Amino acid sequence: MKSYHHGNLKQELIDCACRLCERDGYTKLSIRSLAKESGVSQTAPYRHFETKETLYASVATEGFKKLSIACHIDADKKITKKHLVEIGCNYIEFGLKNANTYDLMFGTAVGNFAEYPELLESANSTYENMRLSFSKLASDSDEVIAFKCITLWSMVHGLVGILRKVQVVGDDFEEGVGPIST
Amino acid sequence: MKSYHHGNLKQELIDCACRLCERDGYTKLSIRSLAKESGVSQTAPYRHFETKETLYASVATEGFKKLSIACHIDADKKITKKHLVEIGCNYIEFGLKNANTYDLMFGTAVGNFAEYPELLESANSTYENMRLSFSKLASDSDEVIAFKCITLWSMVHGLVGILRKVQVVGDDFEEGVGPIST
DNA sequence: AATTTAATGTTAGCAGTGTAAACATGATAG
DNA sequence: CTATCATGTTTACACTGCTAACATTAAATT
Repeated sequence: MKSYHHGNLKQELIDCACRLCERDGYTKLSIRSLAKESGVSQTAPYRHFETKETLYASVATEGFKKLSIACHIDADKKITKKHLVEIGCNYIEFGLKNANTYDLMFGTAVGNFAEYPELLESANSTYENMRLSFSKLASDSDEVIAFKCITLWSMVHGLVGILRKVQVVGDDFEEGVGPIST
Repeated sequence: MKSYHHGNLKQELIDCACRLCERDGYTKLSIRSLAKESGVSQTAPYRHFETKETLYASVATEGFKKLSIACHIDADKKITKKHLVEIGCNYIEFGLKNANTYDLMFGTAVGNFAEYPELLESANSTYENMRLSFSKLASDSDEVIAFKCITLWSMVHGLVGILRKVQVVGDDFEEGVGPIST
């Protein structure tokens, strides 16, 4: 016998949304179908998400958390160049294997991150992690490190975008050929 | 007195869609509003666009054409490193000033470019132009040139994505500081 | 412990959407 | 001149985001 109150609806909706977003792309996601999937009335989600964009923001937040984990390097160990390359590869792998979520994270679905503090936090923390790993290798000034970090981030972020769209490099990436070879 | 047949509906729809896509983002675009804006019945666009994604593809195609133009360097003149930087800057400028269109071009709105020959053509031609400009500067093998080109493209493409989302580099880019300084 | 209040759920309904089907009009090919 | 075909319209359906009014239960206050 089901109780009137679900108990953990918000999290279940987010989990479900993450799954569906990744499977079909965020444009195919509807609040109604989400509600149905969670066995709850059409408009129940509105008690937890003011608007659809708020839901998107939650999914994107989860995405950044996962990306952070994928790119995490144990803070204790000494970091080598090889580690950096590993981070880059993990980043690219994440982007390619979670293309739809990645699109939600970096596209225009969520207009302004600042309107969603958790999202802003998780996105910034992703960058901060990368910067931190980087700073352990290089002995440059903070400013230079930031620039190098942004440069690398742009590289991998760019690669994700390009690799998804245009078949210019074939499968060579997998084998580690070219500028990003290990 | 208006004639029954519009005469040039398809192009007008595309132009209008480009405008609205860039202004409000492609998610806000509706076929109906587009039809209304062109003073034509709700379903008239379906005579020219099988589905909404087909319309998206047309807008994206226009986007790539514009991007190509923005990144074009006169083929006759000799190309220097400075020209390359200029191309890169123009690319980034295009991406930032046409964020919504850019998102449509590189996001998941159009699932598979191969289903839309014109789109595929214009996207590939954009890359081909960049590669050509690049090949005039470097004296590497075709393979190496392709890789260098992809690397640069990833850089600028990545920067566009990053700069739009996270305020990590402030406005320094404008002043030409850092790795992409002129 | 009883009662008020706030959180969370439901139902009904509006305006807008993508898209299909049947029909109307007019340009063009025979 | 007529038949055909491209292009436009009307109508209709199932779906969407979202709001408002109401129901139920958990939590807070007395």
